[in-house]
Amino acid sequence: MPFDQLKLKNQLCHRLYMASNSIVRAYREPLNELDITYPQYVVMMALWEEDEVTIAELVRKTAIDGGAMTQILKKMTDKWLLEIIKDDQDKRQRFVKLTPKGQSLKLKAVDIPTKIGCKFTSLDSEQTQQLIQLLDLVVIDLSE
Amino acid sequence: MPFDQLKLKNQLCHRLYMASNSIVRAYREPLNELDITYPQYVVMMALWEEDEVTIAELVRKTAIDGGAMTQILKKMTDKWLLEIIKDDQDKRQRFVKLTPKGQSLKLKAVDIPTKIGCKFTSLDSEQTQQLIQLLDLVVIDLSE
DNA sequence: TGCAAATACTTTGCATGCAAATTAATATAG
DNA sequence: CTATATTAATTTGCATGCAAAGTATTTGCA
Repeated sequence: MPFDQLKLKNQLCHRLYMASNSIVRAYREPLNELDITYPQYVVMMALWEEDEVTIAELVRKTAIDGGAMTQILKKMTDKWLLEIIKDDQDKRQRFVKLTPKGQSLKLKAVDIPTKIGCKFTSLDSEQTQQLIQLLDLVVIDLSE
Repeated sequence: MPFDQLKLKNQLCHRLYMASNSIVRAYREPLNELDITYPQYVVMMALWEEDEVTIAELVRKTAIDGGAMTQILKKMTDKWLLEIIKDDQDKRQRFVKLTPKGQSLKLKAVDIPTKIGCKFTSLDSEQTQQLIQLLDLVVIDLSE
């Protein structure tokens, strides 16, 4: 009997779909306490790592769609987490800068990776690293 | 130096986010030729495996949100891919049944897994199986 | 038997993800 | 120098993903 490639159980894409939805769902509750969504959290992490970057750089680092990024940054600006600064040199681009509120939110966020990590009872840290490496291969192969 | 858990590069969640978006994006072009979206493709695969199932069963198998499922099935009904059949025994539930058009669409879809598979140049089939197993662990751990 | 709890779906509101079109500004080739 | 290509962002339209509320039905238990 041939290996049925159209079976849902054999599909990497469906596993990724389920796993990605599962993990974003898992972040929802802790992120609700910070009053941000998952993509907004990704933006915050990028800015906590390096502040005052251009929107294009933020799009590159987070892999969030540019069109969505505009909307996300607008909502985050409304929440006073960051501000958009115009560049006099190149009037096309803008810089994103954390407000004090945005910077201090990191203190509340540091516990989140641990909270999520506690849910992984059957996946150890070595397997997690292996998983990350394999996912990197997926992204690389599909980006060409 | 402590391992910075808030760094984007160290986050499994962000890898899953990128990989999942990448792969759904990769399916977009071949699925455009079938005039269906990725979640609609997932529904089709479930029905090609087993037809005439309840909506609840379809939600369980595909892991698509119930609320979204209603909308998705409505769009697919409009495209004459399937029909919704009422149950006289239990008037709460409904069955989903492929139309001849929906059944025959499988012939056009069989090439898709191969097309996608060709994009994976650095990830071999053994690693793919390993990846699937690790993703299963993620889903299991997070579903409790 | 009667009524509260559970089920199966649907509806609504909000936040993306993504393609495509648009606008503004800068870079580059001729 | 100037027309054209490219780059940075925004806008728009469509399709989810998800929580929460709502509607029928059916179960199950006192």
